[in-house]
Amino acid sequence: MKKTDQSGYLREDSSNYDKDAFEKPSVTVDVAVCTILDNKLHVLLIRRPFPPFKNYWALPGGFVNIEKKESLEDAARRKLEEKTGIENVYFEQLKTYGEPSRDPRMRIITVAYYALVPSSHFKTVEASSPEEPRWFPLDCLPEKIAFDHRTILFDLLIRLRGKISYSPIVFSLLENKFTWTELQSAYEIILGKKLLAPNFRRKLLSMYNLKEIEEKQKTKGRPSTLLVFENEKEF
Amino acid sequence: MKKTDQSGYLREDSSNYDKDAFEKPSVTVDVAVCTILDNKLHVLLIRRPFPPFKNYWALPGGFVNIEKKESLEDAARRKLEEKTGIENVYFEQLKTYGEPSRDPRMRIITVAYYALVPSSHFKTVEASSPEEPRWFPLDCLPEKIAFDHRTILFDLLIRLRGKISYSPIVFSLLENKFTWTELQSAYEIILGKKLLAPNFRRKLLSMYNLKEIEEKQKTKGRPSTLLVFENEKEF
DNA sequence: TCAAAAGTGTTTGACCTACACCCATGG
DNA sequence: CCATGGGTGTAGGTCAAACACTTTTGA
Repeated sequence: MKKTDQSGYLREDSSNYDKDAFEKPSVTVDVAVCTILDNKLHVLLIRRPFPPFKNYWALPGGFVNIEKKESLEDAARRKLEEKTGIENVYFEQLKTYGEPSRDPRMRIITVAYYALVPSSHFKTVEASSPEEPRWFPLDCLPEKIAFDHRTILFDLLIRLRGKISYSPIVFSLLENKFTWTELQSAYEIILGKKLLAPNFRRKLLSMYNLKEIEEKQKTKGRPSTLLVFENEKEF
Repeated sequence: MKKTDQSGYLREDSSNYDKDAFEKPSVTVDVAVCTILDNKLHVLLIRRPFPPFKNYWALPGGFVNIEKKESLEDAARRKLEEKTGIENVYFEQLKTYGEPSRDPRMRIITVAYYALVPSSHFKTVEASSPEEPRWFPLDCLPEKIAFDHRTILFDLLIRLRGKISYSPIVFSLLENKFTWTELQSAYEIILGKKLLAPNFRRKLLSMYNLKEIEEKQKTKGRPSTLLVFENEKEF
């Protein structure tokens, strides 16, 4: 441990900074990928093959590559791609978790991200790796969850519930073309309550540009018209 | 650089983890303290005495003390106290900034926090240190701002504007006792627009428990009744 | 008695809620 | 022709915007 001046600045009488004046933590990124399956919001977890928390379920994640000057979000996207093959999806920073005791090995600070994907994006995810990536319903997580990842998932749900009311994140969970029912169902799943169709439609039409396309989708009853999300409405 | 297995996990055939398997970034915390002065939202900046960004204005902050197992929020609170003497205030994590180029010296990831204080809390802040801590209006920041701190302050304003509508953060900016006018003014300052008093009062009464106390406050015209924020309303 | 700021009441209209109803298809 | 799910119209209530108004003080 080298000396620093009392204000906590790195010394710089010479123009060389002392990169090791302070002990450093490790920094990881963790990614909570969400999708809708069976009318539930699911999140992808992997089974940890090593201690600590061996055989516990955890968010996919890993160390940021400092040598390659990788940005935090790039690291998160890379980790997701490496572990699940999922790419090019909605991505946003959630929060940073840095309690000293969160990892028993050493001080690790993790920057949590979340991603939203339509459920068509990942046919090949399952069983492709020794870590057995698996989708779990957010309201029915396994008992054994590693680190503080349960807290992260809790915070995620809060974030999604808040954000859905003013931001077009739902469309990241849906295919390009979708029906009113699918759209409404996505809202209901995230908010955890039933909505009334007519009111729901009026509200969404007033918020976003939703274009009806000619194509129809067959169902048991009357076929539903397909919609496309064009862009956010100006105001 | 030691070897890791291909999945990016630390090797752990032995039960000793290799703490230096990955190069680590430095981790700092930065704090944006806000208060209301002269009917404007102000933020506290200090003048950097050393390069990089010598003489530029920056958020108070510094390295997290890893040896002492300091949590991120504790570090942020400590830094604020060290540099400004401000303690025991509303505190919340804002976002983490980790672009590889944000600090020219080396890779530094910073976890930004914000704090809200009533303007009575800091008589002694100014000029008490070589760093000349000074309050700047958020809408009129100095030209020379260090690092990506302008971005942080931008994100902060977005956060405050969003959060004020569903959370009682305003009360952290006010004294224990305050007038309707002060309360409304705080909203107007953060939202950047005028509000109508009758509607504003009805709205806040429906959201929070505001108790009128006997005491009055003198002004030029009719004296105003003082209020106390009791707690959030159940529902 | 007037200016200045605090505080109240009331109308209007937008928007949300709830529900009843109609439409298109498969069996 | 009936069951099923898609889709629409409308009456009623709630709440926020806007504005006019009253009250209380100091000068």
